Amino acid sequence: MAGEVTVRLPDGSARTLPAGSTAADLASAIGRRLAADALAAEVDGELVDLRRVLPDGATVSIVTPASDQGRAVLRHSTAHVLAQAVTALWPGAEYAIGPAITDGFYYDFDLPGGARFTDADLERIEAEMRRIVGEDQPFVREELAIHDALSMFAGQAYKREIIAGVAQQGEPGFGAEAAGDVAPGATTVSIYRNSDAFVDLCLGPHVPSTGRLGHFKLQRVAGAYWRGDDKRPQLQRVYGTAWESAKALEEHLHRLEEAERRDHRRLGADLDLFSFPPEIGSGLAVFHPKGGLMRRLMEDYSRQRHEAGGYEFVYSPHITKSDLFETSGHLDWFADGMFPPMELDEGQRYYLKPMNCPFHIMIFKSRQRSYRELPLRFFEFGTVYRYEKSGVVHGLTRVRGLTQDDAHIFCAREQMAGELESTLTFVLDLLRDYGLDDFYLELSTKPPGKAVGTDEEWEEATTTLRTVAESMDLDLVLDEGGGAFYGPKISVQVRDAIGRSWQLSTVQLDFQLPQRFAMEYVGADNARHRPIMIHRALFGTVERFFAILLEHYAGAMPTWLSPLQVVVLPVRDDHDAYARHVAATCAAAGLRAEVDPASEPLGARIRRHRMQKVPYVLVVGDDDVPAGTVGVNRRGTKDPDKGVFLDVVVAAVAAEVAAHGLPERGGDVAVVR
RNA sequence: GCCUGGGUAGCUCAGUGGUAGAGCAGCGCACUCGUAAUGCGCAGGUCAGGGGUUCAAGUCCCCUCCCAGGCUCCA
Repeated sequence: MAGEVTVRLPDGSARTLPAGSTAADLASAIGRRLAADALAAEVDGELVDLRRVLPDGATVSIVTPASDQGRAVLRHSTAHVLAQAVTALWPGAEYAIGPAITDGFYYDFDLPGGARFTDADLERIEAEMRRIVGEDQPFVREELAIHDALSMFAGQAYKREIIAGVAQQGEPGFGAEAAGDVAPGATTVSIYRNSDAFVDLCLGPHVPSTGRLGHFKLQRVAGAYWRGDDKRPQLQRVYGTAWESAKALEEHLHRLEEAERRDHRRLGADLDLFSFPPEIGSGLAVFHPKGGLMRRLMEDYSRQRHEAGGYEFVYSPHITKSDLFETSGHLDWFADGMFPPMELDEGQRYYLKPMNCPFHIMIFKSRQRSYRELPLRFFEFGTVYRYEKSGVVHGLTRVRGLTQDDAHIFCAREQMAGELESTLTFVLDLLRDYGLDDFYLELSTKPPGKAVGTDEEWEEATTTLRTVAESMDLDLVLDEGGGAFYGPKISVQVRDAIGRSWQLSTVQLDFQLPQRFAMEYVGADNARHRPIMIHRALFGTVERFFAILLEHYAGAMPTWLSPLQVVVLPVRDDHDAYARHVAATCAAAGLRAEVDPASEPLGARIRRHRMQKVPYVLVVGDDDVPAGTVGVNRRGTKDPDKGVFLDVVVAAVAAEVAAHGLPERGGDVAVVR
């Protein structure tokens, strides 16, 4: 009907407004609070400004701050304010792009005269931003013809490049779908103006005015290459975070602190677990006795499970002649990630191995194989070396020397789906035993231009993996083009105690290496067949898994993985003999226990062992010696449990260890700072 | 590799041109104590390494090494 438009709301209801009404009008019509809260709107799946006129029949929802979309809008608007502040403080600064990202935003700049931001500049910029927010400047959208836009951004090379890209092909993310009213091969672009001082090329949407912003904080500066390309100019990137309320901002900053407190590098030093002596080299860790013990416990349990799961244990050397990696294709595809070769007398080149697979293939090929043997599952904690670029090494999670809990399954094609399924089940079960239980799966497909093998092979492998992944009853996300050069993979992503996700296990399907190495087995038909190969690592790498567990538990490892499980504290010297008896009783039950004698006050000793996150601290004094009891301080509890019979405590702890129990996962967080 | 910020005692850090400091940890002695730091003392540093400026350098300049964050979120 002329003169009116009818729109549909998220709850299914419809509302009729005068023609020409905007999203803001709709919000007002729904309610005063919504009108005050509204930041933007979603019209037929497209995010738009509140000032957008609503078309008849549209499905509309109002975007408010405390939503993912709302936060994205206000972060992006805050990025604009950042750019406005920087251009005010550095006249002539060029600004490139400034998107919203997870938890925040950034903007990339090219400052006049090659100037660089310093940390101190962040404060000045932030002050200027707060001034702009205080002026409550409206964000005003305009459409410009391409040639007008090019002249408007005459001094802005990066903006001009973006506009030129739009003009050429209607860049993805621009043009038709995003601007809504612009056809593909667009001839116009949109800009946003706030005050006369600042205008930016932008799709929008934006908050109505800068006064709607304010709960933000600039965090750091960093270099970032234009378009992520290290052959192009490096820009100065400013990162910040922005939220819908002071409370949300504060909570986010607190989460960052919490993550820092859990940083495995810090815990590794505090708990004396491992270190990275610069004398050894970047990305090369040493494990100290306590860390070594934890690592051995992790590995031993894994070995036990693998043995029960039908894996056979193999060993292979750390270096090999180049031939092996020429055949495998690694030297063609992975040479950048490998340490340079060692040249021997006869001109023979030896490489440190970056992967274990070719060695396991050699074991397969050491004699003729029969179909009766398949599937063959070879397992090894294989230490490999990868030349990570100096800027990317990070604690134990990105290192240059690493140990994979690596196995290769060789099977007949018809066994493939079944093996994949049992492997995935095995993976998830094992990870749960370490206390991780929040998973999702990711399917990585053929990397364009960086893969070997035919499309048909990739198609078959990918379909098989997808089918198996879908049967797992977990969320599955697609990682287009993320596969290895020899095959697609499923990776298991795990969310830790503070909600971060980590890529752990990978299961890769491989038709290529069996072919390159001319692997075969004799089938029941007495003919030769090519086996399928499945690569899989559950921890990913032992070092990285160690770091993830450490952060997941904030250093308070479950008792079965704690290097020291029980410390016994005699109140006075004359309780020593009984304390030793208590420790010996624990040891006899298979627990790792120590006595810390009374050369220091009790309070000091309690404090030290609590900070070292020992699961059980037992105190014995005058009351305990005659009664055969102990005072039990369980990690994560505030008050001791006094006068508990020794055999009761020992039995309980031993049972907890046997069950891999998790009494209070990370529960002492609030107590120890 | 590149950008920004760092490197001072085992650890955390103070010290911006004029005699290298603190707390914790370590060692010694005393204290013998019932639930998150007992007291006193001692030792510990070519201020990352090298070069330069200066009467004088931890401090200013240059080079190298190492560490952290970022360079993957694309108007």
